[in-house]
Amino acid sequence: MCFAMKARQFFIATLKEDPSDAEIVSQKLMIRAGFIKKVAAGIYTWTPLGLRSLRKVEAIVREEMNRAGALELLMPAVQPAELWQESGRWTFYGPELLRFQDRHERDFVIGPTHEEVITDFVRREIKSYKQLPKHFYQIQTKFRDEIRPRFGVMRAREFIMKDGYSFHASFSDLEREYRNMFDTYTRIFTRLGLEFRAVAADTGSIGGTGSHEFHVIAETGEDTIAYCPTSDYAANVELAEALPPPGERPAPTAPLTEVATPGVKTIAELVAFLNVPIERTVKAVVVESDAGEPVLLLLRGDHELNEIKAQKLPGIKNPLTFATEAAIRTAFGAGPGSLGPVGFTGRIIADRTVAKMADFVTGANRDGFHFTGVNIGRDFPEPEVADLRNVVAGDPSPDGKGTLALCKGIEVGHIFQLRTKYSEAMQCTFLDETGTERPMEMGCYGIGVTRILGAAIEQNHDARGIIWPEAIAPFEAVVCPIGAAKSPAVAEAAERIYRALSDAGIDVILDDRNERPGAMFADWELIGVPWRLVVSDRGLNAGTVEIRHRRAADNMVLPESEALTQVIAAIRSAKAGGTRTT
RNA sequence: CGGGGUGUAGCGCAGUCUGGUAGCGCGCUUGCUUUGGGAGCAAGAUGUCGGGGGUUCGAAUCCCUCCACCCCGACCA
Repeated sequence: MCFAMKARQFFIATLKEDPSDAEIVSQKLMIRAGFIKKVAAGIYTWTPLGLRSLRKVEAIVREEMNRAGALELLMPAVQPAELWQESGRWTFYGPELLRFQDRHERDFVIGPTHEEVITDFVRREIKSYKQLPKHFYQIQTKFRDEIRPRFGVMRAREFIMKDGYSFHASFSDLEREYRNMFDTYTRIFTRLGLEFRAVAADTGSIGGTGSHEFHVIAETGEDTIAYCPTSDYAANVELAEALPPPGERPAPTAPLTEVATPGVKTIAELVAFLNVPIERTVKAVVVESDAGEPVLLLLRGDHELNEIKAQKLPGIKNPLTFATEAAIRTAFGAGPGSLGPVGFTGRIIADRTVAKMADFVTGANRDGFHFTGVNIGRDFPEPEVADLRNVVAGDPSPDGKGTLALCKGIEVGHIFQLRTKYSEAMQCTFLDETGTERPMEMGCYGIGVTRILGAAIEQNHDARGIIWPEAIAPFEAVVCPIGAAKSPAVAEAAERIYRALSDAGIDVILDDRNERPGAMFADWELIGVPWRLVVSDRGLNAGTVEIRHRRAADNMVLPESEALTQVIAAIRSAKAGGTRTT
């Protein structure tokens, strides 16, 4: 079960310098430590070292999925176009879907996901409510032809994913499995030793209703999460609701006044030029309606438009499309930078915050001019009101239990209630107790297996290299003999300690390369092995061995048997608890 | 796809402006010394200078063209 290895037999390929094309720390460290080698943009070889960590992630995911009652299968990477044409995604998916033809000029894709294949499988195999529910999953290589792959394994084109699909006779049973998966994912990421958070998420282009993302908390994350430190509310900012400010709109006190603002194009310039607080400014964004007409969106100057919220509004073109400058000039008589609601006769949608503002500053629809003292109802008609903006830190939590904070996260898991989107499109139906044919309720559940390794490093590293959580470290312990070539006693003791750890079920590597201590330590700190045991003549003369956890600042000097006991106990407890040891 | 940039030894880079027989550091090989934080000395090996075409007596260097890769943006279960 455990894996013991000697460094000379193994493959260690560390680099002293950062690769020139690596950008984020996990990418640099994975390449420098020799976990991955780039083959093409977004395409990597996993070295024996990297594969060991990858397999550990897979094993934990597999164990927990099996424990949760899901059934592993393996679907093909190559899929016929017919299935994608049937679901409608052949035309919907775009160039991210890698398509090719075989020698008979038949169309195929390399699967970026497997809803079509699994739905086809289930509709052929399952006909009765008696065969439901079923949850199938696989751990498999996917390909998405990203426009711009970057950040190493974080946004690769080829990557490994656990994707699971559940099929149910009723929505309530889908909800039960969804909760089951929520708990399973929580167990998986806990066992992996990661600091993570489950957040409510947008369901995106895949549709469906309920959806949660699991994010590893890290500064370099590409997603922003809004959470409430005093309750369990957490949501992707794409989704997080901005509540209306309390109270009524103040009555107008200032007259509508046009002021010259030559050269002012942005809110920042406006604030500086007029010396008004940014909270009294309103910015105007023009988007297209379904019919292509301009629609004016109003946001407080310091707020950001949430495009997901905006494009969900009835009558607004989805995906959200910003009006061209030419269309804006025709409709407003001015260019972006001088736009406002006064005098505009088209549809106006104000953010909830704007709806509670009075005496504010906006563009005058005349180049180089703004209005001050603008008031809703008096200077332009009452607009539609909607939640249009991204929440900011300090906003009230939508659950009413405190205020929101923001952090960055890396999405490593996603669970969806698909409902009947695919089962209806592909006639995946069953006969219920009354003999009625009905589409199956579906859920889908993904985990980015390769991305987890990058995320783990983003969260756990220092200036010297990676600090793996015990559960996914390629080796849990390394034995470093100093001067073994010259000292039979050191060589013998190192071998004995190595055997003892191996016998105790520890994944251990013995560094028999006869490197100098500095080079040896630097390599294993870069690679991120949690425990190091140093055997030297100096220690042997005193009857001791040095042990040191990768996070620790200092060595512990202990008699050999005690050192072994401590390391073994610490590793077992770290893996059992899924938590860090120090 | 738009904008910017880079391709020279396994890795990181200089040389290109101003054309003249290709260099540095790390790594690698051999030998000796060294052995508690990426050793020292000595001797070596390794290049279609991204590809193709052109200009020239002569091209890593100038011109044309293609390709790959990287960054910003848009895109994105």
